Amino acid sequence: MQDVARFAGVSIATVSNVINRPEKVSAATTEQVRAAIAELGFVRNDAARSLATGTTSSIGMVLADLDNSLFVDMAHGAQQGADAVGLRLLIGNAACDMTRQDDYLRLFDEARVGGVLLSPMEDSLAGIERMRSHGRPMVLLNFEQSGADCCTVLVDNEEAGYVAARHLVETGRTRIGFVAGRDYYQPVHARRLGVQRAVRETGGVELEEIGTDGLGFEDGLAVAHDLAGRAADRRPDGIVAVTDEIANGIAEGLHATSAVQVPGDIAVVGCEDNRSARSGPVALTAVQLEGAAMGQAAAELLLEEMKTPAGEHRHRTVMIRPGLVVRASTAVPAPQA
Amino acid sequence: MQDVARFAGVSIATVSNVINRPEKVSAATTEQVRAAIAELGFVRNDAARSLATGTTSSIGMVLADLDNSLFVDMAHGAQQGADAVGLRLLIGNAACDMTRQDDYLRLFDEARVGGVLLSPMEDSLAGIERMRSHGRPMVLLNFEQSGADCCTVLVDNEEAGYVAARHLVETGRTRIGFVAGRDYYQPVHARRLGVQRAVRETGGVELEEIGTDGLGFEDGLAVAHDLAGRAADRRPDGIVAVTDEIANGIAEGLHATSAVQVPGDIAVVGCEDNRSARSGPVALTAVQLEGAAMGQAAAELLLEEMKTPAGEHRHRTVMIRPGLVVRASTAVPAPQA
DNA sequence: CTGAAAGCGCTTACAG
DNA sequence: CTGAAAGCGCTTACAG
Repeated sequence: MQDVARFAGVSIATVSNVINRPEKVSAATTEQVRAAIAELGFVRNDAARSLATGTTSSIGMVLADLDNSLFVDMAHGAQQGADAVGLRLLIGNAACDMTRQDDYLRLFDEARVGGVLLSPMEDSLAGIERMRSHGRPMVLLNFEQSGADCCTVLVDNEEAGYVAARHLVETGRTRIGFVAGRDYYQPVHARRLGVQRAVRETGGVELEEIGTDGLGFEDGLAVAHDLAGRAADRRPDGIVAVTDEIANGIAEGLHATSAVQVPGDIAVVGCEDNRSARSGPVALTAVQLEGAAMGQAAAELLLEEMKTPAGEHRHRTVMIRPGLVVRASTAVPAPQA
Repeated sequence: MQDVARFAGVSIATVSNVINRPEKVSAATTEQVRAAIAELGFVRNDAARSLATGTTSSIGMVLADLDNSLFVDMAHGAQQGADAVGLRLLIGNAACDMTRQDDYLRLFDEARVGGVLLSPMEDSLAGIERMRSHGRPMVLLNFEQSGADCCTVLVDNEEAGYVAARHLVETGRTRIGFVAGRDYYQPVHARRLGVQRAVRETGGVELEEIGTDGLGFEDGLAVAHDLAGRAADRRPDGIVAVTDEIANGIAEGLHATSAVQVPGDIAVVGCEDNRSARSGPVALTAVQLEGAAMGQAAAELLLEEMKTPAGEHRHRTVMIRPGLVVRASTAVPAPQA
C-alpha cells in the first residue's frame, strides 16, 4: 500500500479511501490510484485490515461429514444466505472427527470470523460455550444441544416420520412397519413418534415396530431376510425405514429373494433422501430433510445476530418442515395385482 | 494479551513467549500466564499474529463442485496431507460458478494463506496468474491448464480408458463399445485413446465407438434404446461408458426393455466411480479416479513449495494411476448362458 | 529468564 | 478532497 501510494503520488490514507470509500476521493485521484494498484498487482492484506477494523468479511462453517450429502446441502444453503449479503463462506470438514471439529472451531475463533455455523454429530457443548464466551455469533444446525446458548435450526423429525407413514397410508397400505434401531439418537426417537401419530390418526391401519441393531445397509438386509420368511398376511405391506441405508438394505434383501416384490408387495420409504444411499435396486421414496433450507435459515439467523447490538439479540429456534420425494419404491401396485 | 499480561504481572512479550516458545520461559511464569489465559478466556488474534509474522497456519482449497464426490475425495486427501504437518484446510465451494471460484481465490489471496489448492472446471489462467504473481504457492488438481506456472496433479485418463477396456477383455468380452460425447473435454479424448490402445493390443477384439450428444444419464438411455433394437450379433457385449451417468443410463435403459441383460448380454463399465451416480439398476463397475490420492499428492506438492525458498522451487506434474472397482455390472455370465 | 520498543499493513477520526 | 498520526494485537530481535 506504501508502494501504491508512492507510485500514485498520494498518501496511503488516500489509497485506503479509494478502496473503501471511493466517493470521498476525486475522480482523477481515484484513477491514478487504480492504475497504480493494477500496475503493481497490489492485494489488500486482509490480516491488517481485519486487525484495524476488527471485522472480517467471512463466516465459518464446520460440517460433521462432507461425505454425507445432507451436509453438502447445508453448505449450499448457507452459501446462498451468505452470498446475499456479500459474505464469504469458509468450510471446515470435521470428517466425523471431534478433535478436528474442535480445531476448526478454534481456527475460526482465532481468525475472528464474523460468525460460525456448526453442524455437529455429538455433544459439543464445550466448544460452543468457548465460542459464545468470546462473544462470537454462532448457530447450530440439525442438532439439539441442551444447554447451548445460541440459535438453532432443526428439521422436524417427528414430522418426517409422520410424512413417511402418511404417504404409505395414502397410497393404500394398511399394515405399516417401522424399522429402526434404538431411540438413542434423537432423530430415531422423533421419527418413531411421528410414525405412531400417523397410524393412530388413521382408522384400520396397524403398526409393527421392527428393531435393528444399527442403522446401516446390513441391518436392512437382516430385516428383509426375516420378512421374506413370513407368510404374506403376517408381514407389513408398507415400511418406513428410519434411514435410507436401512431402506435400501430391505429393498435389496427382498429383491435378492425375489419372493417379495418392492413396491408390489411391500412399499418402502426412507427418512433422509441421502444421495450417498442411492444404490438400491429400486429408486427409493424418501422424506427430504431439506438440508439447503436448513443451511439458508442458519445463515440468516447468524447474519441477524451479527448485526444486532450485543445484548439485544434473542436466540431463536427454527424448525424446518421436511418434504417428500416420491420414487419407485412406493409406487401403487397395478390394480389387478 | 495486554489484559493477560497485566493479570499475570508480566509483559506481553512474555505472554507471547509462553504461547509460542514455552521453552524460553521459566516454569513458574509459564504457570501464571497459563492461569491468566484460562481465567480470561483469551484467544490469540490470528489477524495480528499473521500480520506480525507474515505467515498463516492454513491453506485454502477451492473446489469446483462439492456435489460431485470426486471433489469431496480430493478434500479428504488434501486434509490428510495438511494434517500431517499441522496445517488447517479451509474449503471454498465454487459450486460450478466461475465468479465464485474467483471470489475464493481472491479471498485466500487477501487472507495470505500459506498456499492454495485449486480444482477448476474451466480455463482459469487469469486467476492462477494473479495468484502466482503475488508469489503465492498454488497447485492445480485434475485439470491441465496450459500456460499455468505451477505444480499439477492429474489422473491418467488414458490409463482409465485402458483399464476399463482391459477389464472387459479379461472377463471374456470381445466386442467392445466405447460410448462418449465429442472430444471437447480433455478427459473424454484421453479415455478414448486408452480404450483404443487396449483393443489394439488384444487380438480378436473389435471396437465400436458410439457417439452421444452429452455426458449424462439421458444420453445413456438413448444409447440403450439403439442397442436394444439391434440383433444380438450386431451389438457390443461389453461397453466402456466415458461417464458413470452414461453407464447408468445404458444399464437402466436396457433393464427397462428387459430384452438385453446387464451384465449377462452386455457388461458395462463407468469411468469415474462417482457416488452421486449410484442410482442404476445394477451396481456399476467403474474406474476409480483416486480423488483422495490426488488431494494428498497436491497437498504434498504445495507443502514442498511452501517450504522451498522462492526461486529454488521447480514445478512438477504428478500423474495418478486410476484403479478399478469391480461390481455387478461386469460379472462374468454363468457358464451355461 | 524477562521487558521495552519497533514494526507488520491497514483504517479512521481529525486537521488542513 | 487529501494527508499526518495514532492505533488495531501480536512477534521478535535486542538489551538488561
